Amino acid sequence: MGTVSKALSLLTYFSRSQSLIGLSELSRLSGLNKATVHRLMSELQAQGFVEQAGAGREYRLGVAFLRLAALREAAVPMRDVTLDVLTELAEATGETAHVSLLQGDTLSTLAYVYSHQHGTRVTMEDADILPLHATSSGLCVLSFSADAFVDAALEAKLEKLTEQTEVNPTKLRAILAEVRENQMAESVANFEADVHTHAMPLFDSRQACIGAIAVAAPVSRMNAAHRDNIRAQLRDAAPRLTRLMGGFLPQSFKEAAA
Amino acid sequence: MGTVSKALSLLTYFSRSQSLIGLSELSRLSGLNKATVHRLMSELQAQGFVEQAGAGREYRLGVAFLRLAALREAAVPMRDVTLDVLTELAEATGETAHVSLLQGDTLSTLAYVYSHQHGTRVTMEDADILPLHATSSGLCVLSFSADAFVDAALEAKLEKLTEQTEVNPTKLRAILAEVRENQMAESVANFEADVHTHAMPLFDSRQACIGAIAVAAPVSRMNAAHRDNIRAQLRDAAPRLTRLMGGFLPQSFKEAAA
DNA sequence: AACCGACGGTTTGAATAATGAACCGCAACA
DNA sequence: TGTTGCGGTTCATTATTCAAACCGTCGGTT
Repeated sequence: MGTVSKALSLLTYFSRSQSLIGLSELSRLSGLNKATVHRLMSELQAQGFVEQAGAGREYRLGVAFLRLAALREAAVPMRDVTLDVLTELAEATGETAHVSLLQGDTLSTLAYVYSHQHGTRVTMEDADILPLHATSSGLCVLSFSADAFVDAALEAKLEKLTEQTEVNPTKLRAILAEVRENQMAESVANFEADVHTHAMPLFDSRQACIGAIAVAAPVSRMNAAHRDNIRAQLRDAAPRLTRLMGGFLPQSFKEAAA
Repeated sequence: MGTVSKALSLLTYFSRSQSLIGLSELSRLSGLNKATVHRLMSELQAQGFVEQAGAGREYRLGVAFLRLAALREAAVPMRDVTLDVLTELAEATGETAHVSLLQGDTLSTLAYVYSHQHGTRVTMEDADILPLHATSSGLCVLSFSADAFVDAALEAKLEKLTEQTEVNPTKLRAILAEVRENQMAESVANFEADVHTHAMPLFDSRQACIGAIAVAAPVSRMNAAHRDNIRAQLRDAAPRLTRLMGGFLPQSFKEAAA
């Protein structure tokens, strides 16, 4: 791994629940030497990617990202377009709709929209990271990813997040084949108990899978009619969003859909 | 300059007007070897900071920034708070209000809000870069920055953006002293003809100047009463925003304000 | 078709920069 | 007064990065 990758991977340890990280802890988390981490962080700091705050001079993400995210969004208005589609989807299904994108080897939430038709709903957080093996979005992405990527993902220690979570690689591979055939992933209480989600993949301009669009409903509200509606809405929304983001459906996907 | 800084500085060449940059051009812009740029970009790409698009496999900013900006905003809700203050300021003055932050050695627009009281207004773009010597925000920041930083800024070739732009370092230093005394910078047609702006500095928790808040009005609309109002509103808004962002006014600033 | 220039990308020995163990000063704690 | 853990620094060793030349490819031109 190159120096730049090391530096950038340090940024991945920051999360919503851990927004302040000290030098020693960062060293421990990354397995890099403290001196190395210090030098890397100094460089990140000089560029505004990170700043020091708090009594212990701990690090946190810097303001540079606000500017760069604005530029990215100006160049490729993904979030805007996504929010439009999600709003329609949430309205049409009466459930929480969300889109997650693959960034390196982790899947993170780009945007979500709640429906206001029911008092109960599945709630989410922006920029949250979703496990690939335990969410319908993750299974979707794996289903349409290169073998090497799938192998790496299933080799890792798979966390059992609920009693229902499937952590057996062989069984997961069988599920992936199913998802590929149906072009849709379904997940019941794999990530959180009482949540039933459907997801479909999203593709970029080179027909590579870049993420997924999903609808998450409370298990208690699910029935055959509701499920049919969610599936139909998703089958409409997913290819539409792919196209709006400038992507193209892979041949295999188009054919199966026909 | 370390490798990480080089890699990150490559990102600074992307702008609203130039969102796609090829390998050779990036090499030319940065002065780095093509092979170097290629390797650095490959690493940035692997982390999702950059992606390739277009027929020529050119580079553009990646999706990683959306996630990191969301995390930054969750940790330090600067933009939210700023937009609130700017909305009030724009309403109270009837003019365009904006906030710019220092990122490394460049000043870039964080947010702006238009007033709807007049048909004409000063328009802006998010994430735009402002010259330090030719804007009231820039002069503000320089006035409250360390000498070394000011020296470096004034040493550089100062672009003459309008006929009024002051590019003489000696005269600029005199202006900085004035700004420091008034705690406010005023700029008439220095950046763009027909624009009259007032700006005041913003500070972080270590009392270092991190940017400025400004009100920009068409020259044609300026008069004594309007100016007095803008100044009064700005004197209220600037310290308020500093406090809301978790910053503290430096002693010298507080005293002079009293 | 042959040529041209510019593109993204790759190779090379030579030079530069990254590395990590030990260390420093400091503050909290016992 | 000793211990622990913190952020940060030093410096000889070593691995990474650099620059220049080189590929194959693509569009346009002659």
